[in-house]
Amino acid sequence: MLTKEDKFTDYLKFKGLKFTPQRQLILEEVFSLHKHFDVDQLYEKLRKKGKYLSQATIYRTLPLLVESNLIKETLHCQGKTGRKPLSLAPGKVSYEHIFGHDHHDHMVCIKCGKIIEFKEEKIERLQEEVCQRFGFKPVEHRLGIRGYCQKCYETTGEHRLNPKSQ
Amino acid sequence: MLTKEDKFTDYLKFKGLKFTPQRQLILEEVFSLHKHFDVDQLYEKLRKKGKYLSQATIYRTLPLLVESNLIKETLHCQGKTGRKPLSLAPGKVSYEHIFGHDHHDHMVCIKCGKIIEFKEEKIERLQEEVCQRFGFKPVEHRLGIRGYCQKCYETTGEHRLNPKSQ
DNA sequence: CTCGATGCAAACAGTTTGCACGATT
DNA sequence: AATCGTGCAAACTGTTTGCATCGAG
Repeated sequence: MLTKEDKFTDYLKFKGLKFTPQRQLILEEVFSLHKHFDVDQLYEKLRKKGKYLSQATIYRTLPLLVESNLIKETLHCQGKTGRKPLSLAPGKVSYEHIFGHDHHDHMVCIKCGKIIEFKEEKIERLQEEVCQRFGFKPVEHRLGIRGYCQKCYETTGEHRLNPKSQ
Repeated sequence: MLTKEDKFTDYLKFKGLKFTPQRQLILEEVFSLHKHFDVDQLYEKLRKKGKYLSQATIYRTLPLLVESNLIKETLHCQGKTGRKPLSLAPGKVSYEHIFGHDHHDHMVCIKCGKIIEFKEEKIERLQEEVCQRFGFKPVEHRLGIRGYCQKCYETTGEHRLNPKSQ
């Protein structure tokens, strides 16, 4: 089994790019971070360790990690200050690493932000089936369910203001 | 059955807000636009009709339409210039109207941008089931499948560079 | 008459880019 | 030696906000 370093250097070699100390640092830091992170968290974490990379370098490196299939962008970004809870508007991109992790889908609590990861084989299979029906070749998929986790549902009346659409 | 105007004015009344000419214009324009649109397209379309609303007004109105359950934000935004096709990074928020439309999920072609809408009852039901298992109360969900439509799959070798993740 | 709404312009946040210098292959 | 990478700062883009004015209820 290839290590993440192998996967990364292989990709870089394939593209004729260089494996620099900065890229190595970013690679390692990404995998020492919680699963979901954004550029700023990565930058700060490195700074606190005394590693001063420029944000530009991080912005330029993350896409390489995505293309190496080591990380991917996620959807359930926080939203800027003042954004309504129902908004998906990111304002910033966030990432999660996938190397060594299984694919899964997400439930996100509108109230507290809690993320529940789950995987339902039957859903996965049905997706393949539907794609075939349309002659579509899937590369990846994302399923996100937004709603209220048990605790928030029980402790607030907020959901009454968000009637289930459709 | 309530018209979209009714739904909107009801919501505004409920919140103690006003139904202004600008808001009426935006409401109508939104529903005369293709299903998926962004702030800029809406702004331009209005301008071409000789209606000069400020962008600020549009930015302030669309969230009201979302809260009225007349429109919702979509995921498959275009991405800024230069963004890699696999990136989900929006850069801008886009919307689709939902009033009078059934819920559906999306397949988006990485190559040509084609959007296929579909609905698979079995997937919907399984989602409800999974939520129940976690004590989660869903408000809405989004399923997006990214890949290649039949035509693009056949006419390019690009997919070989995007090995299916996991 | 009273708030909320509008338009404008300035402010913002995240991201991208040009350029001169430095480092990897 | 030839590229490619880096850091910095400036540029950009989409979105938000403060403020004076306007207008719906």
